[in-house]
Amino acid sequence: MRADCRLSRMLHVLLHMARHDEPFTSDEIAKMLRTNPVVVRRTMAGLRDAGYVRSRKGTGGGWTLDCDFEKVTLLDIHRAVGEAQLFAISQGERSPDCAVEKVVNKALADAMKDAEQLLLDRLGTIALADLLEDFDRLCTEGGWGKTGPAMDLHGT
Amino acid sequence: MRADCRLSRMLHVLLHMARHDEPFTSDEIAKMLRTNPVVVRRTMAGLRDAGYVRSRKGTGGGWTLDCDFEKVTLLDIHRAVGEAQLFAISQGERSPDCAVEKVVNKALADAMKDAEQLLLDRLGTIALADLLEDFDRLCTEGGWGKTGPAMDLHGT
DNA sequence: GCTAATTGTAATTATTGATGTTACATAAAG
DNA sequence: CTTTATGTAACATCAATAATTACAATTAGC
Repeated sequence: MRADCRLSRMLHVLLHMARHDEPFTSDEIAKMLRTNPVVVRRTMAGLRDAGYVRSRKGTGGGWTLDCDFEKVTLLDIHRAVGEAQLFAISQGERSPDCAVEKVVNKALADAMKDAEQLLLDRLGTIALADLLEDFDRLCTEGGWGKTGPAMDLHGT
Repeated sequence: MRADCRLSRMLHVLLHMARHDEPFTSDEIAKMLRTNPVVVRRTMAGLRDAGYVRSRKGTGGGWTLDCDFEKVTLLDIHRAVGEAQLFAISQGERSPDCAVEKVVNKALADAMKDAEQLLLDRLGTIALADLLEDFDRLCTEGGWGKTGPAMDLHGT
């Protein structure tokens, strides 16, 4: 399959929304993400169902935030967009008859399970507020350290 | 893309080869893996290029092992079959103009890098000989613990 | 109420990379 | 020279996301 960029895209949108008081329309968000407004609605529907954003139809409508950035983690967003399959490699058949396959499956499954757990744990420790803090620092100080000049806040 | 099962399949084949003195033809291997002999040749070409197996044409030909099972790890095989992309989720654009995207990319890339490293390290610590040992134990003792009866050695 | 602005969603097509298949060339055995 | 194999190019299939098209349903404002 193509690489899944829903998590990445949604984080992008959420951070922009946090620094923008008016609702964003799906068209505006689509331009930010260089995609299509229907893709935006489809993906953000997950966030809405999870209660992280609201949408309103009609003139002046669009998408607004409805969550506490300190409480919502990247893992929450990952789950809200559909909890995509993380790995691109397969563990083989689910119920192998072959003893060799059982051994191989177990070794791969064990290794992948640990890596997956690490990644999910990691996503679970990063709150949206942490990213926002990084963003603000990047804009005011010009880098995570002192690497460069301040950059365009809403370039994309 | 579809899930990549090359590593899993090659481990399957290698273990079978280790308990079989004659060369295996691509057709025989294809039946084991329930796939096509061309797929087998294509995938095993990587193992041959890496020096883990040899192939011989003509009558009585086929594939034979040519490596030390104590020395070759799952990571080696992973690399030999093309070092497939491990994750199905994307980190966003490679050179984003947008500061938000930079922050998001960095957070995701860091988390994924650690998980990937863990998985690769893990694969690097498991030698083919370890799997073979598991296999032999599973066949003689009937399980990793004492779970069940011995099972068919070459069922698939 | 009418119109324009928006989201909601179904249906269809595009994309991407592995997998599967067909066809044929090449080499080795006997 | 025939048979058995691998080697490989070319093309079709598959699966999951992304992109697009089309249209229905709300909402604001006149």
